[in-house]
Amino acid sequence: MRDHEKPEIRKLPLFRDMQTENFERLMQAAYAQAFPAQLDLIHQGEPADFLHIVMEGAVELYAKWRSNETTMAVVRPVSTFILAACIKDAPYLMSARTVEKSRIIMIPAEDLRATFRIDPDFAVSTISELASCYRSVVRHAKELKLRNSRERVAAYIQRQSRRAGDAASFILPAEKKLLASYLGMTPENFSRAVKSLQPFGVVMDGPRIIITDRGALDQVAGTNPLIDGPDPSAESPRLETDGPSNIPGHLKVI
Amino acid sequence: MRDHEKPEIRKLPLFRDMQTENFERLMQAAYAQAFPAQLDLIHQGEPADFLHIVMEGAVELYAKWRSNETTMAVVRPVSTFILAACIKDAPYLMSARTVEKSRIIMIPAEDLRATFRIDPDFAVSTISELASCYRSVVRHAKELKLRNSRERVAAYIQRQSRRAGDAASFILPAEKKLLASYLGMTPENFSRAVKSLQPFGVVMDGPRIIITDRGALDQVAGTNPLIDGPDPSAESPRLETDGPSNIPGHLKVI
DNA sequence: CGCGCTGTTTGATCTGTATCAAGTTTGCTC
DNA sequence: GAGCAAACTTGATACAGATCAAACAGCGCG
Repeated sequence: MRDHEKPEIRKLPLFRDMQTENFERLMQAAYAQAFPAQLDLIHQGEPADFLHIVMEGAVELYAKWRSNETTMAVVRPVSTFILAACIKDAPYLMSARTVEKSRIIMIPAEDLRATFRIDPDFAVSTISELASCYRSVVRHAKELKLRNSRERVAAYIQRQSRRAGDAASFILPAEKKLLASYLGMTPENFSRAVKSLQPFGVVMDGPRIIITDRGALDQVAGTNPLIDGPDPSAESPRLETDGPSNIPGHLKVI
Repeated sequence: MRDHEKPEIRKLPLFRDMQTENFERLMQAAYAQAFPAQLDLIHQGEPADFLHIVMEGAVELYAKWRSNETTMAVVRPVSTFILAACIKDAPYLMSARTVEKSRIIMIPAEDLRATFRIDPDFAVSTISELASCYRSVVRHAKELKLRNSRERVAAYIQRQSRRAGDAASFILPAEKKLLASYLGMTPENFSRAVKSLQPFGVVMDGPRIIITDRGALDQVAGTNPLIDGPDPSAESPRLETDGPSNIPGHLKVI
């Protein structure tokens, strides 16, 4: 593990409050690895042996069933993923692959479970982390069930803009077909949905989104903090995934 | 609170392992209340002041957005709900109403948060509980994104049958329109979907489902424990909701 | 017991989204 | 910088599922 990495991990809400001694022991047991793009890291159904942390690059979490595949999240540095499977000592519910060249740190699930049993502060952090993750997925499920595809795209653009500090313009953080899959639609429909938002103040120029009329966008998106988050108490916006925890200022999930 | 209720709560995985002293203190702070059917208990967006436990009856968790409403879960005795919101001291993401006459016990969220800070065993139970809840919602989201409506119904019937001990016949645990909403479809389509499963060994007779050809049903449902659960480690099947934890043998969520 | 409400089923139609099929652009490799 | 593959866009068509409408069943209540 590189010198700068340990303090970066230590800053994550999940690891911030634990005993230094325990943190050091976890880091001792961990190991880092670099992966090329498009490499499978995890197959759903396998036993969860490691908590993963993305240090560089990006990782897609996806689920497969029969011939279908859907993106559940894209995790960016510095974030953990698949925390819940590690805790339950259960099979992964999702698969993971690198989107780009990535550096991943892996902490043995065994050590993780041992640690929150002896470190009450770490236990509390884990509780908080899991509760946040839970709420993120609930938001995702609500969105899928309550909004149509155009509304989902509008809300997504709004969230991204807010995350960029209410910027009127931002770059989409992943390939459009990935975003489309995450939002539960085909790439074709994603494209059409964005286009259909043009009368409502949204322009797309390649990978860039420009918001020319926030009021109109808000109208379509029907913004609701209960769906779109983030939780007021969270210090960084948090989205869908199995254990994202980010350093404020770092872009996180999709 | 009635005499028999405290031990029933104590048997829940969430409360089973904590210090007796702390459990007693929580119960002291709690209070019970009876509600008629169709009464709103919780509105999404309100601050989460209490962890709820259904002792009798049934509670629907649902989400609203604009004019749409969707059922997220039906919670049956003995189960907790909206744990995550309590932990984060954040607004409820879902609303709740009684489906039938119900008895509910409410534990102040404040006491809950204080307790897992001083009781490491309770903290561990809470972690386990939240991780299970998280995985349940992920399964729900996967199901919505990967399966079409007929497949969702087939998988649902399969789950219910398994929960009834692989029974060839069982009674649907809630109104069909409720199940339909939970499964992300209209009541009309739920009805049609079940009918379309007739060639695959599923017959519906009023509220009763009869499986005449399990092999054929398995074929359509494309059973996958990673979607359909339960986790092998869980002692009772667990489904979607914000904190269900059940006494084995009690029917739980939808 | 019959009335009326609510839930369920069935059929007809409509619509949002997927699929299929070209094009067009982008970006990477050599 | 040419050539190629992959991503993206656009249009045409197909289909799953929603909506609308109506008949029917079950159940609570007077």
